Amino acid sequence: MARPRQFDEERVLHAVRDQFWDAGYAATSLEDLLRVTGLGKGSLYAAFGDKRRLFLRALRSYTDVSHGYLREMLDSTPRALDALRTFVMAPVSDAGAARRGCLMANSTCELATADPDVLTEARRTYEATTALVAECVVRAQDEGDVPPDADPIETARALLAAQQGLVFMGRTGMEIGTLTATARSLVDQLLPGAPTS
Amino acid sequence: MARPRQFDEERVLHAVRDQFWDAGYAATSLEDLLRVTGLGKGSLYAAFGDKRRLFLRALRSYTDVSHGYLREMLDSTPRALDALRTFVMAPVSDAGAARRGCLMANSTCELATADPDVLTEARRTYEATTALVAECVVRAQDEGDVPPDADPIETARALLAAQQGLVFMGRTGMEIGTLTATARSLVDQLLPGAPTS
DNA sequence: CGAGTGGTGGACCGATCGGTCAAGAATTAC
DNA sequence: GTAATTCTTGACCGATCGGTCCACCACTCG
Repeated sequence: MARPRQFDEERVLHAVRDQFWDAGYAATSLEDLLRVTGLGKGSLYAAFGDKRRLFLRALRSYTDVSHGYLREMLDSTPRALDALRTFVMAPVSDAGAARRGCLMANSTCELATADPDVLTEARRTYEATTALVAECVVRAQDEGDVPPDADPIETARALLAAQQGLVFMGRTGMEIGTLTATARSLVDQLLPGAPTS
Repeated sequence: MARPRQFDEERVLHAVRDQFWDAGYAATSLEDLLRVTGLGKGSLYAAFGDKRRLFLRALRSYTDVSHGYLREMLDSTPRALDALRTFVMAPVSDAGAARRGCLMANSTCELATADPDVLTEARRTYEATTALVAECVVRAQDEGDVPPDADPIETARALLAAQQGLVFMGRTGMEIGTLTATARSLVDQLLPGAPTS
């Protein structure tokens, strides 16, 4: 045993994630990372490896947390149809979040062709999300809110595509009201049925 | 008059666009641009200004050309409903194009928060596209293929969001068959009606 | 309390970044 | 043919890049 670390690993990952989220991977310099974490180069490199590894680590942390939130939301919403609607509408929750977009989506657009590990992480994430949503679709079918002949996986993929489309529209700076209306329109067509109580 | 240029401006812009498309803005170095264009630094700078200006120029060229293609497709398709379906399905036309995504979409994800000019270009482009598609929606209403009470602009925005969602899913490397199925699913729900003859 | 261990901070590195500039080559106008 | 003018080439610039390394320090353990 010797001198203990003077930083909290989670806090560092959180700061790093925000930096990459706001500026992107390539546009974030090592100096930026030192500034937002308050660490020295030696500490950062000893703890996380180089810039790319640190990025992948932050990205994984982000997707894990997001996955947890999604599962919790899907599971805790009484009516599955409402959960699915909330899922699609998520990118529209507030204007700030809408412009920021999704770290995984931003990273995919920036790096999917250049970094195989990012691409792998993207596929992993979206397959996991699809599975989670599909499970919820099945529940909605049991509850009589989604036609029983619909393929759950295919339905989940369509909902995910719609959601990602909204994420993207938000990133273009579309006004939040307009974005919300578009989201409602998509939800109404993809998930028809009695409105939320 | 004096020595004429030894390069074709359009060829250069084309090469530059492809480079930015494949690697992104930040990850493209000046050296990359010299390589793909075959020009020297002086020529490039004299003709187009710095890297950022050149990028914006290539981006504008890209959106103009895309807009032209879209208008032509929408106008030349006999049945408006088919044109709308083709519009949504466009990102799925082939696997290569699907992985490459859309230069404007990629650029928006990478730079929307950092470069106001890119954001402006994004809004301009998507508003123009919405207008074009909305016009086609009106035609589809005249032809009895879209409910007359639907708001054309709102319908166009929903279709655009769905299309951009598909663009993004393609960028994650989703297999082309799966992507096509998802696209069909979205089209069937957002644009119901008699199938294409 | 002294030795040993691991963390920290910053000096330092070569490479590469975007960008400038000047000298020479190619062309036109006269 | 010559002068004027534009384009081309590549040497060169300071800044910054990501990354390494080491002297110093704080802490634990015996």
